[in-house]
Amino acid sequence: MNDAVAELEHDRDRLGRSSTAERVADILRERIAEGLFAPGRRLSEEAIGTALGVSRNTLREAFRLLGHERLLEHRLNRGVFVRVLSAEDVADLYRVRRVIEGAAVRHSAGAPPERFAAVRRAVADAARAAEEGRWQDVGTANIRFHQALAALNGSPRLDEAMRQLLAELRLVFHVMDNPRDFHEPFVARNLELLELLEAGRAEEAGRALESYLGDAEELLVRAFAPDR
Amino acid sequence: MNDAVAELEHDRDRLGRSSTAERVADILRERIAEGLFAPGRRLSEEAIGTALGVSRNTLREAFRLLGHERLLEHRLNRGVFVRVLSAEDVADLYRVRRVIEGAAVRHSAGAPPERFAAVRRAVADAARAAEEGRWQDVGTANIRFHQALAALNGSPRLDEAMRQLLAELRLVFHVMDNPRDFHEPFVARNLELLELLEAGRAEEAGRALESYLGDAEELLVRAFAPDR
DNA sequence: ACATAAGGATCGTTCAACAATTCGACAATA
DNA sequence: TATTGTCGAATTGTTGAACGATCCTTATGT
Repeated sequence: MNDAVAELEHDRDRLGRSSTAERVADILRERIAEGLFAPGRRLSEEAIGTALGVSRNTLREAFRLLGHERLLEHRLNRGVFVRVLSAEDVADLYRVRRVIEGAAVRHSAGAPPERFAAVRRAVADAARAAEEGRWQDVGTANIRFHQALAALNGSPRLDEAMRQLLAELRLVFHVMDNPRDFHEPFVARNLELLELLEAGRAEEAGRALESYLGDAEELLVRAFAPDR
Repeated sequence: MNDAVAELEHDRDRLGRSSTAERVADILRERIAEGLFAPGRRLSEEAIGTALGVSRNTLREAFRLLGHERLLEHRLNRGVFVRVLSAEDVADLYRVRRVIEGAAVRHSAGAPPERFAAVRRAVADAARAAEEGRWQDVGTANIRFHQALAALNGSPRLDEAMRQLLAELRLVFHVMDNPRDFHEPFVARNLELLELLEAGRAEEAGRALESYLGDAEELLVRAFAPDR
């Protein structure tokens, strides 16, 4: 068999397009992340179905996907709602972050510099955005930083888990009415963590991460208070 | 408010009943775990729909749920198939296990004995089943052991992740034609790990877990060889 | 004020239909 | 014989309509 032919196997996934339900899910996921659909809001099958021009059945498939990602909540006979996180949810999300990001730090401290390329890029983007006062972008760069951090585990499943986790967290990020106060303090700490990693100082990097996540969690919990 | 009434809150989730799609998903998940639907097998909408007496639309919702759990694989215009794991998948699953179970070990070593109750119960069940030669039951007790181990993290999301992870692993457990060889050696090591935990020897427990998972992974990968 | 009943809206689910796509069989071609 | 083109059956992807069940609101009555 020809080599050039064999190479085509890599492009195989670009072939299988996506179904309507998946594309609808993509759109809704994006809207939710942007906060256009606020937590607690009900998503009417009728309204959204006609708005997107898809049938109720197809839309329900999309809802199932997002429900499984914990972005939507199904209430039987009552419809689907944008998920509302409780304080316990936030605590749990940070618990998981400590596990996943902590493992990444321990696992990759002292690795060759090129492995941190994506992390370094995120740090640089955050710094530039902060300089220019684009606090929204600081937030997204910060998210990319942690996504890249988790990716140091080298596990597709952990990557996916991290993506879902951060999507869930964004549900509650929107309670921060002042994005600057929430994101700015962490720009410097991102850099600090990266340097500890590159220097191979695993212990200190681990502690830096711990305090980092602890502070972020506290800020968040304090900002939205309600347990339910 | 009455105490007995307040307690009812715990049973609230049993109330909300489930939709047909979820119940169908439960049934199929069980069948897949039992190996009755072998990996690679196509699940015909027509066939399964009439067999279960549900419409194609409802069935497709169930398929979406299981697809998101990675137990089924959607191929556009071709149907859904029971997932076939590759060697990389197995490696990744064990990578995640090391992260989750490793965190549990570090997090709970030396905790008060009652926190290990569920773990101890799983160990005892496995031992009894092994004595009586019920190797199938040894396998399920072993799974319960690791589920309980992960639960030491005290995180609902990690519990759920672990459940899905183990369900995925079961897809490949069925390649072990001799369940005794696969499960027996680990009964003693479960007990050993538990004792290290109770004794608060975190370091050694961590190493025991590492070698434990390493050996299990190797056994598994060796047993089914194919990368695809 | 409170319980109850009626009505409307929406969900859960089914069914029938049709276009699009895949797959295998068979014929045509070199 | 090996490759390509074509046809038809089977199945999926998606839609639209339908109907009972359930929830929510509002009106009604005591």
